[in-house]
Amino acid sequence: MTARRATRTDDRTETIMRATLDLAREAGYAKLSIEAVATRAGVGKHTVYRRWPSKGLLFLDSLLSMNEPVLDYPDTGDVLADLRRQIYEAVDLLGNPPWGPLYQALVGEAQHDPAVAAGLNERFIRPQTDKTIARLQAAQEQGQVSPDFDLDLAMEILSGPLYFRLLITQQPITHAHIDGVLQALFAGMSPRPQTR
Amino acid sequence: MTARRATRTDDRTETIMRATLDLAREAGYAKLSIEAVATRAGVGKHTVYRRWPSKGLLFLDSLLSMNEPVLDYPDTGDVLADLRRQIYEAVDLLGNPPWGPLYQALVGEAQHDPAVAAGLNERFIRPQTDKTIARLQAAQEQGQVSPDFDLDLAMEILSGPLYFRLLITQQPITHAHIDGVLQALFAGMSPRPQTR
DNA sequence: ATCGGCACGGCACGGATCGTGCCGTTGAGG
DNA sequence: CCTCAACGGCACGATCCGTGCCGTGCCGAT
Repeated sequence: MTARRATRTDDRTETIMRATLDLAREAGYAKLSIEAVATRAGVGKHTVYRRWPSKGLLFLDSLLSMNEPVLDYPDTGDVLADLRRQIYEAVDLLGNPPWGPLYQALVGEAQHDPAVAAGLNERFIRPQTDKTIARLQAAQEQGQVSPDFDLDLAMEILSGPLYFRLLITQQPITHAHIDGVLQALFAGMSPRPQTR
Repeated sequence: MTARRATRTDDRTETIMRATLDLAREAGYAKLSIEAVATRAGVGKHTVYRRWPSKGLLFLDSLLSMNEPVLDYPDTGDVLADLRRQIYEAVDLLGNPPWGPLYQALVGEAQHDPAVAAGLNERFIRPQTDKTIARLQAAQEQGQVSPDFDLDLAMEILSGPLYFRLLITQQPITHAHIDGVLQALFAGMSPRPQTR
């Protein structure tokens, strides 16, 4: 045994975040408490509070740390195909178990804690939005998207319906649904109104 | 004095809901507690628990009771104008103070409490959705909407971007933004692709 | 006029969790 | 080998939960 305890130089930060996600998946975010996280991680409560000021930000960090390497947009020249592929992957990850319910809870927490809302926006939403808009802009310059179309609006029309399903109606988000959104959006975005 | 006390036949239910909304607006939903509501309403905690099983459902009832008379859709023959007018009113009410932040908190609570999510859907979202889809269907039959367009999807594309702003980016929802969504949606929905 | 039932307000309770303070220990760098 | 910051463990007051009990007052039925 090289390690009497699991710790040592070992960074507690990662241990705590892992315990957070484990507990959240087992009992749900609603029943998550910092006391339980500290106990599960085998650390004192101080060690948690020294790193995170609130349960929400701990949870935000924990979730993002597991999925930091967000996939970059491919650029095959076909915007619609690139968007579809990218959204498929994002939804498969964040719209379904095991991460779906946790991401849902995170957004819920953001409605109560402004710090979580700000962190979620700056560290996840905005970067994703920027990548999508960059890809759309490339398409716009290539004439695949109407030149005067507001790309921020396009981004919202792409994301909004998915979040609506995730947060409001809580219906599953299928690939067919994504296809429908893309089709509806592009039928209005195409510079040549005739789609077929 | 016809009433020695403010109460009597007077229903406590309304008093409690009013106290709930008052406290939520003063200190925010996050700091709302049933103890505080009971104290503020001048009733015992039992009187609250006898009526509502959880804070979330109390809050749901309180919010909906203040805005039950949801406006019906006009049908002037012009779908786009009718939709715009209806969405303007809904967003002016639920997307701005004083109700905006509270509605936002309600949706957040729905992410933690399945009973709130179910109640919100059945008592507010679904009725609104049904009305919108009925109006869209009338338009579809009159040829103002492409005959094969999925109206549920249309509803999601109308609502999604607004909820995305309310819940995720937390940007204000302006009339101009609503116009943009409507324009984008209809440019793809119109049977004749040429909009102008 | 009297009575019984029921919802009520007030109070108290055990339990959970919060965020903080105080111990004695431990391990890494000097 | 020594120092010191971070640590685990424990305890604390505070808040809120959901429930139990008590005495009161209003109501309809008798």
